[in-house]
Amino acid sequence: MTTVPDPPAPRATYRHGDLRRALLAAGIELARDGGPEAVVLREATRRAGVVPNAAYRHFANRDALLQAVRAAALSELASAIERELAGLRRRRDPVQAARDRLRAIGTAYVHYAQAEPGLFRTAFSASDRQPTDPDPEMAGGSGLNPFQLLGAVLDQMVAVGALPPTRRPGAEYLAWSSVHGLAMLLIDGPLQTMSAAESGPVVQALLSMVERGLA
Amino acid sequence: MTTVPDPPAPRATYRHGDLRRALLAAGIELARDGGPEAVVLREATRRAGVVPNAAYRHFANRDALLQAVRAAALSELASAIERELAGLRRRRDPVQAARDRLRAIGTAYVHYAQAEPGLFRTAFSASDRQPTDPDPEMAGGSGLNPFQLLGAVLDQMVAVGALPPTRRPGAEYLAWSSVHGLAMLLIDGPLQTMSAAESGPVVQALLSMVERGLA
DNA sequence: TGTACATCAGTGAACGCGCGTTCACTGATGTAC
DNA sequence: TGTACATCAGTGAACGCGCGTTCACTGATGTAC
Repeated sequence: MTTVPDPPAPRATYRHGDLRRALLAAGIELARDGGPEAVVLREATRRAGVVPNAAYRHFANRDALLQAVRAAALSELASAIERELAGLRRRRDPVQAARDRLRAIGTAYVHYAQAEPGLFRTAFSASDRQPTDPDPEMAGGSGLNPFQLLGAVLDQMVAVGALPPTRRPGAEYLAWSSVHGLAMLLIDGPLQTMSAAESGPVVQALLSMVERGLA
Repeated sequence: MTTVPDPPAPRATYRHGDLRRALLAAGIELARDGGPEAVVLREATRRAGVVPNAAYRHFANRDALLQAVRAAALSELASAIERELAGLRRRRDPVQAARDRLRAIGTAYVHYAQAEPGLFRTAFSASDRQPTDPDPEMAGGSGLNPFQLLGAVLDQMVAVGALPPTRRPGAEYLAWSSVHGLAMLLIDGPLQTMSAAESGPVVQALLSMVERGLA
């Protein structure tokens, strides 16, 4: 019983009008459902109600579309992190506040992976364009991408004394590794069957480990 | 300039004699060079010097071959870990010895990922069969798979007092997440360009973080 | 305000490719008598 | 020791599929005069 999506409403005009956007949106849906390999030019054009080669007016080739989808996924992740940071309640203690922020990043990261495994996998699929490149396409509302958000919080931790300056260099890779690895185990690995609720304590335990281990 | 592999030496006999083995070996080479997606039935039969459908005498379908390759990759990783453990020098202090063993697992894990990224990715590609299943096909010489080796060492750490018993439950997931995440960043992610030599200090820093964070 | 024309987004048709898988077969092996 | 025969590993041919990409085109738009 496979779901056959509705054919797109037939266009009234010869020109589509917003094909690039429509192709990107279709590409994002494909990635959402099936990860990077599912981002297929022909299917994207089908969903946009357009002939296959029409895509070439807007993307150089399949890979260009995939890169655009990747950037959109990273941007979405950045926004999710920013939302989590914005929702943090105020703290007197600046050290505690900085730690909260680090935890918020980790929590949002794992939650995004669980909520959108296909997009998450697409965001971090192998590519020349690294998710650490300061590319505005990959950024959230703040203009920072996920990696830059992490770096900024680690800098704040140093500033308030929550992280010894000697431990700062490379710290983003240590923190990121841990959280990224857990996300992978949860979405593709042996922790696959855990719901977001069940995995909560594991995520928090991991973040505690990172917190203790970095300091 | 693509490399065209030599055609296999023509067979003298009608029967291949060892086709299952040959297909598995070809599958492993394909995974080594291109990861899980590169494990293609037709190419495996080509390399074995046999007609495509001959594979169906030995594997139910493409996925069955892929699972066999996965198991072989996990087994190879287990063996690499066992070798690293066996090479450890003796220690007076049992706590230090246990910590050494944990580090050895992490080091071997990351080194394997860097030395054999295609096989590593295949070993941990999404699948129903989990790499934590106690399947002898995935085990090294000791009969334990990589995950079981990690669990055993964590048990030893508890036994000698290097890890509080209260921190033991789920500890494999925390340690594994960190190391697995770093491996991913190194082979597909932004740390791609680091050589094994350059990444050494990062790996050790991560393992120190885990050590401090778990204790 | 009206018309010619350049622009270029989308069409139609086709290409070559490689894949997994199924079918009816053939040839070598080894076992039963 | 010799022969009939069952077994089953590998063959040959074909299927349908979906993909990315190229080509020459057509039709709507908007701009210059």
